[in-house]
Formats: sequence, C-alpha cells, structure tokens
Amino acid sequence: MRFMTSLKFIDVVAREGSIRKAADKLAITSTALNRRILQIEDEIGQPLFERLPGGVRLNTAGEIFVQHIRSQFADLARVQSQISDLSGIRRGHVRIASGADALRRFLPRAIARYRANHPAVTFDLSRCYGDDAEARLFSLDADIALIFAPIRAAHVHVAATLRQQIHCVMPATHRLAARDTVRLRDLAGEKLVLPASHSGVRQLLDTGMLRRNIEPETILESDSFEFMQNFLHFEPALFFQIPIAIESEIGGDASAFDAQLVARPVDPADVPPGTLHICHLKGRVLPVAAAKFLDDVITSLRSVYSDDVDQ
Amino acid sequence: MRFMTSLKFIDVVAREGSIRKAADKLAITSTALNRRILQIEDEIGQPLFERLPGGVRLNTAGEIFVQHIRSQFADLARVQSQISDLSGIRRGHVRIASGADALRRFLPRAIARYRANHPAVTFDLSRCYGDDAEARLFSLDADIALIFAPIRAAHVHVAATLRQQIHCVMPATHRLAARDTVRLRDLAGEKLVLPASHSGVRQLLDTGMLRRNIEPETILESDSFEFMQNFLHFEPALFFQIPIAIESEIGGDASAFDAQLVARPVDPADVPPGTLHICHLKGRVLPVAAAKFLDDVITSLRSVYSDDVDQ
DNA sequence: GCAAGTGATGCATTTTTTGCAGCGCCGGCC
DNA sequence: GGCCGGCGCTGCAAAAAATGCATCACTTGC
Repeated sequence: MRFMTSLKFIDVVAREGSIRKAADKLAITSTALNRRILQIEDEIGQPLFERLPGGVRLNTAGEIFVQHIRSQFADLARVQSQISDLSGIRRGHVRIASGADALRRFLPRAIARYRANHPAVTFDLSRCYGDDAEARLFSLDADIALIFAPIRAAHVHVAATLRQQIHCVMPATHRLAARDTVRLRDLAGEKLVLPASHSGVRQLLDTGMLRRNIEPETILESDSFEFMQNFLHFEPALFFQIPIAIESEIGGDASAFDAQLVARPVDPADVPPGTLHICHLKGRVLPVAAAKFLDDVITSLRSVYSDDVDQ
Repeated sequence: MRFMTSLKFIDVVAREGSIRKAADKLAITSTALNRRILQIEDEIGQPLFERLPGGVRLNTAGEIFVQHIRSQFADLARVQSQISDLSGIRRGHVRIASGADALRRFLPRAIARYRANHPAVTFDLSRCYGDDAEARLFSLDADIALIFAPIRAAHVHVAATLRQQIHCVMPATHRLAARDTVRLRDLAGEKLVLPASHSGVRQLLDTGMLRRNIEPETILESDSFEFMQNFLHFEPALFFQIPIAIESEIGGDASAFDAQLVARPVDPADVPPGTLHICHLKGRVLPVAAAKFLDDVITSLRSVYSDDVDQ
C-alpha cells in the first residue's frame, strides 16, 4: 500500500523510539525517513515527536496521531478482507492475545476447527497477561483478547464472559482425590506449585488464602502450565487450573485429563469463581474473519459451559 | 495532506463518475489521475471501478473502499482538530444538514452563540430534506443532521428529538386568530399556502386532511418559508410552520413573530405533533467541534422546549 | 458513418524521493 | 575533561516516481 507507507513509517518510529533504528528496520536511509517525518509534521502543522538526545518520543499530538494511524491500518485490513470476501477468496487474519489458560487447550482446537472451514484465514497468537492483552487491543496489535482477570481499561468491550471455578490438580493417588471439592484448609501441609503472581488464578488463590489465613507451602512458582504439569510426574504436589485449561477435549471431562492426574474444584466458599473475558476494542469494527471467529468461540464455549457463559 | 491525495482522487472520481471530469476538477491531467487509480486498484488487488462507455462507476469493492476512504477523511479531520485543540487553537469545522425549519431561525442563533465562544470554528450549512440529510451523514458530507421527518435509515443515531406541534400562521386580523387552536375543519374555504410535498410538515398535514376528508384550497405551494411569509403580506392566506421555525428569539413567543402575522397551533386531535430529529451517523466519533455544538444545540432546545425534548 | 465522448498507453519531461557525506548536538566514559 | 558514539538534521547529486502530451481503441448518439 504505497499510500500508507509514510504512516507506517511514523508508526515504526514511534515504536522504535529512534529514527535511525526505525530506518534500519524499514530498510531505508535515516535521511529519507527523517524527511518523511518532517514532511508529515509540516502537513499536520505541529511536531509529532519530541527530539531527545537519545532518539525521539511521541508528544501528545503524536500519541493522538499514531492512534489514528493504527486504527486506519486495522480498518484497511478489515476493508481488504471484506473486498476479498466478496470475490470469494475468503481470506483474512485474526490476531489473538490470550492468557495461557485459554491458549493451552481451548484455542488450538477452536482455531483448528475454524480453519477447517476457512483454510485461507491465518492467525497470530500472543500469550500475555491481562494488562498486556488490553494494551495490545488498544494499539490494534490484537483483534481479540481472552483474559482470565478483571478488565481494567474502559476502552475494552467484553463480548462474552465465562465463569470458571479454580480446580486443584493432583496425582490420582492423592488423598484429596477422593473428595468432590477441595477446601483451602485441606492444603495445609501440602506442597503447592503456584502460577505466576500476576496470573488471574494466582490472584484469586492469594485472596482466598489471605482471608482464610492460610500460609501455603509453595515449592515452585511458574508461568508455564506445561512445566507445572510435567513436574507433577516427578514430584507429587498440587497445582491449580481453570477447566478451560485442562479440558481433554471440547465436551470432555475436566476432572481427569491425564492418566496420572485428576482435578477437583476448589470449594467456591473459599475461592469464588473467576471470569474469563472474551473481548475486543470498544467501538471497533472487527475484520470479518475476526468477527466470525469470535462468534465461533462464544458458540463453542456456550455449547460446553452453557450456564456459565454470559453475553 | 500529501498521503491522502490518491484517496481523495478516488473519492472525487467516484462522485463525478468520470476520470476526465474528476481530473478537470482536481486540476490534473486525466492521464495522471487514471494511472493513480490503476495503481491503487493494483495494490488492492481488485478493480474498484467498472469501466462504462460513458465513464466509470464504483463496483461493490469500490463502494466498500470509498466508504472506508470517507471515514478516513472524517477521522483525520477529527484527529486534526483534536491536535489543534491541545495546542490551544480550538479550531474546527462543523457540517450540518438541516431542513428549512431549523435552518431558518434556530440555527443562525445557535451557531452565532457557539461562535461567540469558539470564534475559530467554521460551519457548513446545507438545506435538505430527510433522505438527503441521511445520505449526507452516510457519505460523511455532514456531521449533524436536523430532520423534521421520520428517520428511515438504520445507520443514523438520533441524539435527541423535539416534539413540535404544527402551527397555522395567519394575518393578525384573521377570524381564526381569535381561537386558541385551529381545527382542520375551520380551514374549509380558506386559502392555503402549503410547504413542498416532501416536507415533514406537509406530510403530517396531508395525513390529517385525508383522514378528516378535507379538500383544502391550495393557492400556492413552495419550499421557501421566506417566500410564503412575505407572500402573506400581500394576499391574506394561511400557511403552516412548526414553532422552531417561527420563534422570534430563543425563549420568545411562538404565537406572534411578525407584526402582522400570528401563529395558532393546529389541534393535536387533527394533526399529531411531529418530531424533529437531531442526529449523526451511528458509530461515528464526531470531531470535537461538532460534538460540542451538538451538545449546545440539545441544551438550548431543552431550555426552551424542555418537556418536548427527549434524548 | 462520423463526431464526440470515454479510459488506456508509450515516451519525454518534470517533480519528488532517496542516499551519501557531513554538520551540530548531547550524554556517557575513561 | 576531552573524547567517542549515538542522535537528528541538511546540501547536493542521483535515482525514482509522477505528470503531461500525443495517440489509440472503443462506445454512443446523431
């Protein structure tokens, strides 16, 4: 898109914080890039960047303008996919920012099924925590976010929510495996493997522990579910997940997802259910592919967790 | 805006329906214009125009793309006014599509008062009927529309409504001037001057007349209020207006607005009140100036017609 | 069938963009 | 404290792109 290059350049400079670095990345001379920026600033009538000794930084006007640029790019992508759509090509691109919970089991299946119907649609998956995900929506680097955490920013639109009770995962031979639900006080003396402190699961657990005045024995802390799960094969311990992260298959049983491991819900009286938010940027018209995928996700969530899904 | 020229060109070609005509208008050669269009079509990967023997016409892809272009322009204007705003310049431009009713007395005063506070804000006023106004909103040629007629299109957002009873305007010496309200049957034998048939006032009147089976004696039909009002100075007759079109000043008395003329409401039992819609394009973020002006308009309407304003 | 209109194209010209070299500036470092 | 390396910026010449002219192929209306 020749007519968007100057705008793209500004976006890259804003991200890189330096004209020369951006020029490198864009395979262009810093001279040319510099002059393009000067020209646009001239047309706008106001500087967009502050010149610092170590590079450049957006000023307030620049912030506004770059936000506009990004929304233009997102819009253009949507328009292009619409145009392609009507010529029967049906291609498109969907960018998802998701917590590890949904990224693990649910999204692979959901995307594979979607791609079975729309093989020309491609995907970007970036794993990130709540704030990052919101930021990615805002900077238009992601179309859809799946966040198991409270929504902070006002500019995020929640298309659907899914209530999820935290489950305690343990070796099938563990004494607690006989129970239907696990109370927090049962965890006294147990060795725990906890998710990273900024994850939604961890924050719910921490609040519960604090209220019940329980000091857990944390032997390990990780942001990798895969690591935690594999670790349990070598040392018996407990860790925590939400159903969407452990389902062996859509519609499958969340209580047994691994030959040696079982999951039991933590008693809701101790730890209230958390909420998985499926969201996109407020006021944004999603590209067709993303909008359709979002629909699919919500539909398939409803078919599995019917009562726990709200729209 | 150098980086928008190609897009602007496409917009003009779409409006003109001919590359050569558009080239004339743009003070450029048809050659150059033609090649810019070919280039963009190449970048999009699809033709945007159908080539007809008498010129060009947008195809479906083109419709989508041009709509995108127009929204980009509107967005850019908003961004620019935002940027100007934060440097304290406070300039901007507001484009209004309005029926003659509101255009007559209300808007001049409203705009003058707004400009007293924001002298660098400029205005475009285009007088048009309901459908035109909606079309202008959609093609982003207008920011705000004031329509005394039902809203047809789904893509219009109604920010506020104002109920208005139709008034009958007559010489102060007329026998009906003694009444508080005018019944349609009183109009038998009277000479009437009616607004144009596509105006909202006329349509309400026609429905009422039809229902009451009254054949009015129409001596004149016009879409110019000024003409009708001046005509009454020379030949005694009746014509019809809504209060917003006759108010002598904001907060003034609608029943006497001219030394020789008085207005009396038509009985609501005969002709129900109509609705003035103040609206903008759904889903659009208005430029600051337009948004502020819209607020002002609604506030000032509420201060005069308090109970008849809904939001 | 001819004239007048349309959009498309080859080629020379003009305008714009780019790259190179070098300037002045500022902060970190030995 | 001078020096080095990074930064953004600017003359000037070369490269690239956009433009205008003349012309073609085509359709419609008279």
